[in-house]
Order: sequence, then structure tokens, then C-alpha cells
Amino acid sequence: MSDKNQRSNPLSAGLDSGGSFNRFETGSQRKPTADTSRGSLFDELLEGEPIFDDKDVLRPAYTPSTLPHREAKINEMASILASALRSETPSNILIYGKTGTGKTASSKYVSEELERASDRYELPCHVEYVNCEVIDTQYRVFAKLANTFIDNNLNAIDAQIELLTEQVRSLRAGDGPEELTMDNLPELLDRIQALEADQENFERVPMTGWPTDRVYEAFFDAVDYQECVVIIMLDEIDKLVEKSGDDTLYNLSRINSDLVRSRVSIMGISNDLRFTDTLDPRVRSSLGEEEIVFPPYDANQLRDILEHRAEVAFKSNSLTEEVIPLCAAYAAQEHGDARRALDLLRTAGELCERDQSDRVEVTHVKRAQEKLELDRIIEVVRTLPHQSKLVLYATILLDKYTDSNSKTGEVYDVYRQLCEELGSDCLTQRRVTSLISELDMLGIINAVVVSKGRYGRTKEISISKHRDETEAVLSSDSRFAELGDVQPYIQARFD
DNA sequence: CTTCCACAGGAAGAAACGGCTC
DNA sequence: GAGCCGTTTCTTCCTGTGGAAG
Repeated sequence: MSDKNQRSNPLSAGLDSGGSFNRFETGSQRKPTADTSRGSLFDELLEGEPIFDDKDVLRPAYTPSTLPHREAKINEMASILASALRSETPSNILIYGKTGTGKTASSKYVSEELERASDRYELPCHVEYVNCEVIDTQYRVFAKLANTFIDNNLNAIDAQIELLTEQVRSLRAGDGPEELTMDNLPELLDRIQALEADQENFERVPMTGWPTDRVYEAFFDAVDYQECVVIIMLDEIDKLVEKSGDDTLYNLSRINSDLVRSRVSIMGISNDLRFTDTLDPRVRSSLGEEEIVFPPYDANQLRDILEHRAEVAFKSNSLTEEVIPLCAAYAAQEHGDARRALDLLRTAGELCERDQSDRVEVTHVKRAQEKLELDRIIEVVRTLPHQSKLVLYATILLDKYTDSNSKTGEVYDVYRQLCEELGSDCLTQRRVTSLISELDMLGIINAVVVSKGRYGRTKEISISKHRDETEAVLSSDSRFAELGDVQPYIQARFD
């Protein structure tokens, strides 16, 4: 499963079997042989022993070969899906758990194992992964699935045609296998013709433009073309329902009654335990045939996970004793998020490397915690739409030049000034209210609804920690360049 | 207890847009 | 090129509401 350690590396020609650099002098210190008195940009950075053996092990994309503290859940999933290998339709499964509790990793692990087993049993079994945070409408879910199966079918048809063409060729040349005679020729040609007709019939679904029922039909035809058991894994299924209702799930859960050759089963993964409340009762009962809950990891379990990975990721003796417990403790505070714990450990290691220290220490972890939070905010702010940036900038100006927390009305006033100054379109207060809520959800600002009694109900808005860094990101946007002299004006207004 | 402020936030639908079909 | 279809963004209209003031 994991070929990380043997993956082909374009640079591997320069490594001897021991992994040391024979391009330079053999030895653990990577020093260039040429003139060292001058020193290049990178020499200094590469000085000292590297502490990582394989950093990728700490990245979220890595699927480990063992998932500590999830064996029971994995067995539970496997026992449900096993019926796929008997050509039966497995029950639909709903998997709950907060982020970083191993839902997706476990599900992917089980589905990879299932697909592997299905090769051995010669029972075609496909698991299709759909991330509903990205693909969040009925149209797009069916379009993605349809296109995947269409591609699969076209590849299978291509291979089949190639095989048949080869048989025809050898038959005509007279060197074909014994069991084929010239009498088979018309049959072979007929089959090739039929396959070519099928090939014509499959048409990829465009990004938009088709009516949804046509996309559904395309998906249906593609799935039912070859006999197989299909498991559709809908990650973040709650996002799909929130965004576009339960039509997708309704259609998927009914599809088996019309399929002739194939069987479809759904595996939903959700962060939200209560998302089925809003579903149509028919969908709820069919979707939740089996439910599995992934509890958050506690600090001890996180420590186990980190130790497992650190063993592979770091060279021995690269971590001081307190590092892993601290990473685990930080992540346990954030509802037992293993992804967060791994990010912390990796970043702490990177900071340590940059410091050219030999061992990761507690201070590196603390700095990593700060850095991760700041990086996230900067990335979110940088990619914000223009109008949201204006609202955020208005909030920052108010925060800078007034003492108390600002209110929705005040933010809207300043926002209008900014729009006027920049000549941008000015949205309604209703819309700005939603933008403020979105910024709150992203954790860039804190907005709390408070009642001022006689003086109405409003949101009290404050900037979360990194105000100056946030402002710097906004100022770097070229569209904000001409705003320089507006600040004193706004300052005067609210002094 | 009633009034009333200053909004919050839901519902519905208009507008704009990309991409399709015929 | 007109007419659909799905999606996103935004507006309009509306009802709801916590609690200080009266």
C-alpha cells in the first residue's frame, strides 16, 4: 500500500544504496567539494544534520498502513462492505465524527482493501470518492460520477476492441490460436462494431448546461454498462444536503430498483451528527441502515498516533521528550483533531530545521502553533472576494481608531465610505450582515449578537488576534492602493 | 408590563453568467 | 442566435427578538 519508501526518484541516480550522496564526497555531511570559501545561498541552510527522514508521512494526504485506535471501526466497516464480495448490495453506511478523527482515512483504507480483494475474487467492485465540500450540487455530483464511469467504460471498450482487432489480424494472417477459425471472423467483426457503437453512445457530461435528469441518465447508463458493485463515498455529505437539499441522496438511494447489472451502495461521511434531521424520512431510513460514530481522539491516543508517525518521519533522537505530548495536548484541545496534531509536529520540525537546531523542542511547538494559526488567517484573507475584503477593512479601521467593539451599523457606514472612495459597487446592509457572519465563521473576526435594550439589537464585532498582519495582507491588494489618505477621514469621523 | 430600538436572519426571487441545445 | 439550465450573488420584503427605558 505504501510505496513512499521505494518511490522512484529522478535524483536517485545520485544516491548509492546506503542513501548517502555520492555525487559529493561520501559521508553524512553534505558539503560541496568545490570552492567553499565563497559559500552559496543554500550552503548555510543545508549545514547541520537534517532531522527528517520522510516528512511526507506527516502530511494530511498520506494514508498510513495502520490506523491506531481505529481497528474496531475498520472491522465494523469491512464486515458491512464484505457482502459486496458476494455480489450482494452492501447496506448504506453513515459515518459520523469531527474533523481529524480518522473517518476519511479509515474509509479510504477500507475501500482500497475492498478494491484489492475484489481483484482477487474477480468481482468488479468500485469505490468512488466524492468530496461534497467541493462538489456540492446534485448536478455536479452526478456529472462527476457519470464522467468517471464513462471514462472507465471507454477504457474497457478500448482494451476490448484492441484485443478483438488483434484476434482478427492473427486470424487473417493464419497464425491465430487453434480455437479460432475463419468461421469466427464475422462474429468478431460484429462484436467490434457493437463496441464501437457503444463507444459513440458515451458522451462526457459538460460542467453545466444539461438538465439534471439527463445527467442522471448519463450516470445511470454508465454505471449499468458493466456488471459491478459500486460504493459511492460522499465525504462531507452534510455540506451537500445543506447546499442543495436531499434530492441527490433520494435519487441515489432509489437507483438500485432500476439497475439491471450493477448495484450501488452509499457511504456518507459527515462532521455533523444531526444532519439527518432535515432529510426526507424515506432517505433517512435508507441512508442510515448502518451508522458508525468516530469519537474524537483523546490526548493519549493522539500521542500514540504521533509516536507511530514520528518514528518514520524523524531521524532517531530528533525530538525532545516533551514535544509529542505537547502536540497531542494542543490538538486534544481542538476536539481531538489528529490532522492538526500532525501539522503541528511537522511545522515544529520545519522551524527547528530552519533554526539549525539538532532537536525539536517545546519552543518550536509553541511557535508552530502560532504560525499555523497566522498562516491560515493570511491565506483566508488573501483569497477573500473584493466585497468581503472591504467589509473586513472597514472593521479593522474601526477597531484601530475606536475604543469599543464596533456594531453592524458602524461597519456598514465605514464600508459605504470605502466603496465611495474606491468607486466600487455598494451592497445592501442585509448582504453586508451575511458577509460579516461569513467572516465570523472563518474565524477572522468575532461577531456576537448582543441586545442593547432600548438601543436595539446588533452584532458586536471585534478582530481576532492578528489584526496588523490581516491589515498588511489587505493593503497589499492593488485595489486598496489608492485608499492611503482615507484613514484620517474615518478616524476623524469616529473620534 | 409595554414599548420600541436596531438590527438578525429567513424566504423568495431577480440578475448575471457560463455553457449547453437546436 | 434564441432559448434553456444550473449556479452564484445580491436585493427586497419580511418577521422575530433581548432587554433598557418609560
